[in-house]
Amino acid sequence: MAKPTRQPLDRVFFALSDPTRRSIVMRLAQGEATMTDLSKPFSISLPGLTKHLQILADADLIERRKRGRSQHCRLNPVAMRDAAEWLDRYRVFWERQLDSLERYLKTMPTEDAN
Amino acid sequence: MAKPTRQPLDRVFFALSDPTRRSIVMRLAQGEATMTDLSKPFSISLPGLTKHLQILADADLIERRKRGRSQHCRLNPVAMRDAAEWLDRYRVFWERQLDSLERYLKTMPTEDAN
DNA sequence: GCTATACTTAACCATTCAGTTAAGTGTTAG
DNA sequence: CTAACACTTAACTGAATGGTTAAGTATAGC
Repeated sequence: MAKPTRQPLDRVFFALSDPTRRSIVMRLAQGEATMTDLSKPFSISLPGLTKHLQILADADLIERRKRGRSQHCRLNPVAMRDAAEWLDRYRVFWERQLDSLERYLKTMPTEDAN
Repeated sequence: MAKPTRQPLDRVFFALSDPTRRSIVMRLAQGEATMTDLSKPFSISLPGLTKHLQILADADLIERRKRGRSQHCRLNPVAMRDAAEWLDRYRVFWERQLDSLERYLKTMPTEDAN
């Protein structure tokens, strides 16, 4: 099921590129949940939810365990850390850019900025 | 051209979910580049490159300026900062998880970990 | 055993993606 | 003016996405 042709960062960033899946991540940050727990706030069918969870699991963002007839999902944020580390390499760029913006704003004291 | 139905974070994470586009970002971190500059290391046609740049531009990850007949691209990492900030909200989770792993490893001094 | 519950799998659909080739546009060089 | 250059746009392709409904599987409760 996992696509070995796609590298881990591809899968993590892709998994996080959908608002429903980010909401699922946010929900799981509150604690473990079953699929029926998850299906309630998101107006989506169970098969649709299954697909989202599959994509999150392929990205190693969540872990799933069957307990009885329920599937329990919990967050595994290690993959997110890798994505954050990739982004952090550019932190210096956006900090520099915001510094420039700040300096620029100081040169134009009280003009309306738009 | 921009898809207003998709929110900014969707576009940023999606743009970064492709290895070619991440390579373009990495290349642009070295400094501005034209499309022919970019097309060389990536074995892709110009129209293919144009599409990738369009996706990066839609995500506000790059800025493009035509100078003569060349298109100059440069990094605009502010959108990346937003993505990093989203991920940072889960930093506590992966740090906690790594702490547990560390504690766990300390309880099993020199066993082979698999 | 039977039924309800909690998913899963299969099949399908419309849209988007990533790539291509071919033709078009605008700019620079000679 | 003409030709080369640096893209851009159009049109097409195969595959993947995000969603659905319908049918199947496995567990729990009675």
